Amino acid sequence: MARASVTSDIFNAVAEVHRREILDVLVAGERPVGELADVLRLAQPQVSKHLRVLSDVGLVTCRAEGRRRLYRLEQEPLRPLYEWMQKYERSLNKRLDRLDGYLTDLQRKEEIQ
Amino acid sequence: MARASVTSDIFNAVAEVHRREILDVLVAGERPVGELADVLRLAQPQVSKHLRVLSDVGLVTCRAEGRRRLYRLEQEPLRPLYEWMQKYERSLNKRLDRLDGYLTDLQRKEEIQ
DNA sequence: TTGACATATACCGTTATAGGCATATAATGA
DNA sequence: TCATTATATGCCTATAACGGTATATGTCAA
Repeated sequence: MARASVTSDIFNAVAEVHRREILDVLVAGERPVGELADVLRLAQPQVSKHLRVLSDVGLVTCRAEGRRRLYRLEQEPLRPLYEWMQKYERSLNKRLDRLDGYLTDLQRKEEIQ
Repeated sequence: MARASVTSDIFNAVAEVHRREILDVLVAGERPVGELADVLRLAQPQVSKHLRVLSDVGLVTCRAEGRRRLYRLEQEPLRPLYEWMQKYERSLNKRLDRLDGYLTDLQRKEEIQ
């Protein structure tokens, strides 16, 4: 067998560099296939295929506009990945660190009083 | 060509279910190979191979203890994945957004005084 | 209707795995 | 030293999936 889980889950969908690059472009707003191909210097069929994978996991949706198809990022499917990471992010997350520091300060002040 | 990027980057290392499961166990503390195999119901060679992949990207380290090898989680290599996700997480964690705004307000008030 | 443009799909060859199984390596204890 | 335990590695097979190229589908404009 190849890999147990296939591109049809978010983790694998996002594991591919070009697909991440596509998402990175789409984060700025919707784009037609051709423009993605230009920007990322990929052949159009390759882009279409990657978009298919991303679409299968719900990470992108598209609407037709004339002969073009505008693809749009959908963040929600990233949630499982995000939540999985939460277990590990403690030392990585500056926001939480900031909160942590704030709470520590509060405690210290209370102890002094 | 197969995939552009190989297991030797964090995104791919983490794309495999069993490897994520291994990390999920190790987050509680270091474990010997055999125990991982038991808990995850995997054959020992398979576990060793997954550990190799995880080790190659720095996600685990190990120390020998007698004939056993205790594997330990290293979170730092997750940073690229974490940072990549930051671009997309806004809508995923509204609570943190709210908290962030609150803390910013607090700081501003303190600066004013 | 025809031709140009935009995108999706199909087919092909190549390659990187993942799992299964056997075996090598290494440490311990009798 | 030898048997046992713990782990790593090597070999094999099957398969997923990437890129490349050709082609199908679909839309618009003249």
